[in-house]
Amino acid sequence: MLSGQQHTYWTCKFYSFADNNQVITQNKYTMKPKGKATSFDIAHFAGVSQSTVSRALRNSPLVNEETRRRVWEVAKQLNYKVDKNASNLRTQQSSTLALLLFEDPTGDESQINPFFLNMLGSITRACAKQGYDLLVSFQSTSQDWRADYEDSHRADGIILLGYGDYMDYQSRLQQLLAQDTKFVCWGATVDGREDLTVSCDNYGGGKLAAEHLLQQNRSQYVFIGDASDHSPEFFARFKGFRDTLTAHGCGLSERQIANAISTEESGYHATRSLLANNIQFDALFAASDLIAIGALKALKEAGKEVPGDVAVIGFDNIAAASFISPALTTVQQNTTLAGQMLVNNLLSLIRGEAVTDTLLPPKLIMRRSA
Amino acid sequence: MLSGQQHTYWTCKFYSFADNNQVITQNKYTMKPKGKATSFDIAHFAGVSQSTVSRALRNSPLVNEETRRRVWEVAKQLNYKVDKNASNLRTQQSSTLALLLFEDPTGDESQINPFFLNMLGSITRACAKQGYDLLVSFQSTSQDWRADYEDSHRADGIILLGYGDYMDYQSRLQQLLAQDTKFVCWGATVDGREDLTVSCDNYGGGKLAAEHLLQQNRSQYVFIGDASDHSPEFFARFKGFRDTLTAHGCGLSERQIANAISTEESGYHATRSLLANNIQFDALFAASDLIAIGALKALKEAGKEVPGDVAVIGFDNIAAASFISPALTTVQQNTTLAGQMLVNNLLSLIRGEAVTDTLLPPKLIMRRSA
DNA sequence: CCTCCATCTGACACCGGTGTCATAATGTCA
DNA sequence: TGACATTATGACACCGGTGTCAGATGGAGG
Repeated sequence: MLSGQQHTYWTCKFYSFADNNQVITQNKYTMKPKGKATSFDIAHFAGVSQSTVSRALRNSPLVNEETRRRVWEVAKQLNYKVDKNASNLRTQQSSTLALLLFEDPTGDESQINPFFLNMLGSITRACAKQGYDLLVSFQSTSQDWRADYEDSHRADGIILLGYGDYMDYQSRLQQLLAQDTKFVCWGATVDGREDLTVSCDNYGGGKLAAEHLLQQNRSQYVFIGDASDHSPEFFARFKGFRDTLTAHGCGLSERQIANAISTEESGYHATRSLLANNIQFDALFAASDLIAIGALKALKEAGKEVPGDVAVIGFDNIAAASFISPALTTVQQNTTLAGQMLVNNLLSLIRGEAVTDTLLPPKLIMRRSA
Repeated sequence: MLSGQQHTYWTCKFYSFADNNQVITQNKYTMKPKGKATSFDIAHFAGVSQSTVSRALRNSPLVNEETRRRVWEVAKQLNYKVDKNASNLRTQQSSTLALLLFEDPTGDESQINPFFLNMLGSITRACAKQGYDLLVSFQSTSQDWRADYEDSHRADGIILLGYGDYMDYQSRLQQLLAQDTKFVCWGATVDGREDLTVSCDNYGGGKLAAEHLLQQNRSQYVFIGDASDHSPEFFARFKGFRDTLTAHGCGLSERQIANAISTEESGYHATRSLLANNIQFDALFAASDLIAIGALKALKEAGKEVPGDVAVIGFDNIAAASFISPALTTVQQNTTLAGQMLVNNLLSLIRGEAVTDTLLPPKLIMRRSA
């Protein structure tokens, strides 16, 4: 014989009222540990309506100071937390961002490129600083993307991270753009692509590497990475490197370029094949540190001294770069700043503000290898 | 003069109806890119009720095969995605887990312990495999925890990861337990704590390290890490190490123990102070790889050969362990399995099944340093 | 032809908040 | 004292799904 229709606060979970308005179960009152308190419960205990509770808890100027205090007090006692699902549903936004991390299709499930893990760390921090939560999801480039985080209202925007295969990437990005999904990409700005990107100045980074090697009067250069435009970031590093060499009269022929994806193993094999083909070189620029580390291994096996016989420069400045022997000279990307810019730009985009692509300055970290 | 009260499917966003049931804005129909389709929209286009749409999309056996196909067809055309907020609100569960990562209070904001980043990777994968999303949040141990993910219905359960300061940890965990929050801890099982844990057999790992060093007829041992019970994991590694040595007649006096937190720097300083105090040792066991790497640096600076003068064993098998010179012998924790167990156990707990603490077997990875 | 049951569908309450609107209470000023 | 502005509050629709219940339909069986 319970009634709970006329006054909404009677739907309070803990108390029930008879039709004559008398509390009939107060004596049995127990706060079930699992029964989370709702704003109706607070409304009842504070003796106000649920609307007022909602306003009070969000510090609306409309509620009386004394009322607000009482509501907060009760809320604290009941350990009340706003139900985010209800709140998000009503306000149509989630104060959550989603991070999609695209892995190199190495097949090896266990290891993730440490550079991206670093980025993940700084993105997480940047999100927290802005009061946003972060949904993280790893994606295989080949598989279907789970990019529906915004469609399903789980996230307000998406951050894309990874050396995506360009061809595959392209069509997906178009689709996201068509759906008006808010997203930011880490990587390279690509002409003709209208997505918003934050990236390291990869061209400038390649230039830094070239200049450093030129200063050491090296004469025969090789590049290991992807010199096609499949991977725009690697391509930009390559161009910066090659253009600078060319400007100083040192060309880079087809034979002095070896393809590799961003893994140690791939770098190792690429270097071995250069050596096997009898390519002469005393300076090596790898498109990433993992590649460079693989290259160091191949060089050591071949009896080449680093930096004596060959100078090696990597890219990223991952932790391992400082541990390996010889310590790796590399082009650092500022991951902390990158994470902040990705998050800030995405939030601006979501707010509808004008945002432009961001280029972050690279920095040469000099160690033993070059 | 729109009406949308009597029949719920009139609240469809794209069509509006006059009181006489005539479509009045059909000619103006445009699917706004931002206006995400709802189940009402599908209902309209498929010529069924919204209830049926909901059922059809979840493949309820109640709907006719032909109807189901039509609904799916329309849903696909409209690029419909279930609104997770609405769905979660109604079903009172979120198919999301939250990961709280506690950082060592190093003050240095930029680097995160690579071991935990690896764990993060495997946890993310394990979540995806189970159809759950993952919210990631980094926490400073000192700060207030943001453990309200479950209270606010953002997550169904929480995974706690990190070498938490035990004292601080304890009271928070009690609170979580009191609130009946579903959570799993990575770390060590601690007597008297009622939380569910998944951990590496740290004691057994310490034992592996000791046995390996004993086999090499080393005679003077040191341990670097935390030998107090502030950090239960390190303590268990220490106990396994010490007990095994003791069982073989090799003690470990107070002076042969140096405290360090899990950073390279801390390991470096701890090792230096051992050397400065003139402690003689030819075998060193570090509670983590980062500590071991710091120790290697200190040893090298002091002119000690590794493994000639001193054998060094670490714990974790982070990526850097194989890059550093000499390559680090270490006790590996199976992060892939750990991630899976954390997720699986948490899901079992959420489902109300009986779950017990899980111990994962460690494995000695033999490299150059010992 | 009526009963019974299986199959399918629509109406509706509900989840727990947010925002709008109406209104009661109080104060201000002519 | 009456007109009006100000302040504080409650009622209620609404967000977009899910689950229950009632009812429509059609075929089988007596």
